[in-house]
Amino acid sequence: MEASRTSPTIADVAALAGVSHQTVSRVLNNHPSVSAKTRHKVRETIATLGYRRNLAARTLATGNSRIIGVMVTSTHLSGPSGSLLAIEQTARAQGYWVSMAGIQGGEPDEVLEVISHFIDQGVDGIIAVVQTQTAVDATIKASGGMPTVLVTSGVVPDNLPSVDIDQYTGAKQAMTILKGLGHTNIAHVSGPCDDLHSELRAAAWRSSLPPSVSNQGIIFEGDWNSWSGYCCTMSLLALEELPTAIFAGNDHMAFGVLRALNERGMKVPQDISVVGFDDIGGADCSIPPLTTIHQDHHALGQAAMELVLEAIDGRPARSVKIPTQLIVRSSTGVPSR
Amino acid sequence: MEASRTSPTIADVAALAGVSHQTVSRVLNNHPSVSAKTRHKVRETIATLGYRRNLAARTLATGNSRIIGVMVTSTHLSGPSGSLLAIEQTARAQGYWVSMAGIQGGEPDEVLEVISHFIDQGVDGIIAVVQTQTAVDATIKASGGMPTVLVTSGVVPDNLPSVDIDQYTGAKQAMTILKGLGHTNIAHVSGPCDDLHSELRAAAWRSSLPPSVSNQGIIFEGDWNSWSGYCCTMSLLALEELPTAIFAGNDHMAFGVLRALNERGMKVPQDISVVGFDDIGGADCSIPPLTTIHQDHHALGQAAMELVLEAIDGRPARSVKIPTQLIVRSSTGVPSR
DNA sequence: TATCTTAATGTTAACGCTAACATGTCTGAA
DNA sequence: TTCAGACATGTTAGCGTTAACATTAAGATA
Repeated sequence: MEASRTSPTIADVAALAGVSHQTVSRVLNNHPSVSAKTRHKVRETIATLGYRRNLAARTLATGNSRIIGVMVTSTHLSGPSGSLLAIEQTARAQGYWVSMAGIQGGEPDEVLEVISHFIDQGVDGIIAVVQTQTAVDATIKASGGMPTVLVTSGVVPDNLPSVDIDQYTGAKQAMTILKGLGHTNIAHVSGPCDDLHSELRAAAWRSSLPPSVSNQGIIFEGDWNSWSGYCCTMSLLALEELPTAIFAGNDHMAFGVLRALNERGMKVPQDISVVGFDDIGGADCSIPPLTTIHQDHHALGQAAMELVLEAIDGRPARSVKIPTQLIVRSSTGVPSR
Repeated sequence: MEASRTSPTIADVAALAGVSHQTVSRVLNNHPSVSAKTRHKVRETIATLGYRRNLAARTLATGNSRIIGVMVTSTHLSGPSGSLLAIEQTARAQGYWVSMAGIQGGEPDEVLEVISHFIDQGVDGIIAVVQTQTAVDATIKASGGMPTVLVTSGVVPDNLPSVDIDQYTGAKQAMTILKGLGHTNIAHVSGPCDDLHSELRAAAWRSSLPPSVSNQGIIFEGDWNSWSGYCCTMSLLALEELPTAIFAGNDHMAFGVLRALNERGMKVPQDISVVGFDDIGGADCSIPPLTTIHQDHHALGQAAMELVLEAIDGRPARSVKIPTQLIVRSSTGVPSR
């Protein structure tokens, strides 16, 4: 009873089933011209032998791997990591597998290393979730002719597919509800200034201010974390003329805003309204529950996969924007001043 | 100026450098017996040709891929996704790459599909981040002889390496601070009952109750989300005798607890103390800031990688527990009743 | 000088699969 | 009866790499 230590190959199956290895290959690939009888016998032999196809050999022979490389910058943030998970889920539902790499800053050499690896590995396509223009440019440079989708709000040449959640319109939604309630003096606690999402949200904020204040709108720069939202708000509350509403660049910072206001005895929304962005878990249970902008990561993942597959097929590049959804909770109300 | 469409191979490099392909391979693999001069010339040729090694071919020839397969269940939760990202970061720092797959429930057939794929792909090892015993068992069954590390608090045979953050001791820390403040009537808002972490946190809670109440400790089962924490608390507040403290199974649910208490006019920590678990972003800015148990995902990732590498080396299996850290904020205080 | 090392290189044969091109073997129409 | 065409199968030759086994040349040892 000699048991071979290496797993069975297509040849072992062929020998035992009494057919050629190519016939086994045909069964494996559902090639039509195999008789039902042979097909059945081969399938049976595969089962008894516990044969498993060697993907490296297949990739070498065919030149394609059914693997998508996904690069994500700033994985510690809820947005990028949500996108990654949504992309992976969609990919697998379509029979693709994901090779992933998360990098922190998105420096060109990090990007180059990751993208190069994906190419070496023989991925069929690449999806890059990137937050800075530097990372966008580095990705484009490194990816060469490989089908690549950029999940970004940065500047991407027309011949490359890209997709992102519509940050600008989302922020506009936030501003629209505040203005609809009667707010004119709306401060902004933004994310880091080199972050593309932060930039767009801030731009939407600025462009929504009434012309009278649009040049001196109050803005403080945070770092996406709660604590920075807290600190910015504390600084803001030291100003002479207080805003009647604060638009925070994301929900985490909005939490910091809420805490600071609470500590200073300001009631939300009676004294100041607060709006966030992201609709993260817990935003429905802040005190008070946070009005915010919901991002549909699932739709993003689907679109990104759709675009890579199109690129792999050689179809022309498209650019897609996923709409956001305004979630009104109780942190917004009419201004009292 | 004829440009070949396919990328250059080791043979192209060899031809241009005037050496054999094996010499090129030696240079690629830093084999010692290549003269400095030849090595240099080959390196130069590689650069001018833009040669990139084909990993599929290498994997086929060597039988190893320097890829680790990482399977994660319940990716929507902060814990598992944090672990995934930490593992990936550590893996890449050690020259490994990650093939990932997130599954929702951890049903045996999903697990089997993922693990089988990893094996087909030729990964060097597998790390499975799993939350239920069902998923643990399915992983063990599917992984066969492949070096596999289970990131779980479930029951794992001694001959398999496993690692997790120490849930039980962490929950004990939460209970210890509450008891130290004088609380005896401590309610628990738990996670889903089939979740291993939830189970351990609840067990630690129960075993920490004073003997007088240990049989009738108040427990409500949530689903890890804020809203469930809110609902459980609302039910809890309808009871005749209210607890003086609530230990929430995670921070998200703790947010719901805080909101419910706030809505009912209960002051935290004056009327009721609240403790969470996870130390997610924003826990420092809830109202009031949340006392919670911090999990060191980075250490977890490092340990998991260490264990797979040991398993790949054929060294004996170990089991590792990563300690948690108590973070005291202002949601806990002495009981007033 | 003859022989034995060793370093540097080359040659051949896998690794396990699929593509492309045979080779039969049936059918059915001329 | 013969031959075209379809179908089912087999054979051969890669895919790009590394492993294992030569080979060569130069220096060391006897």
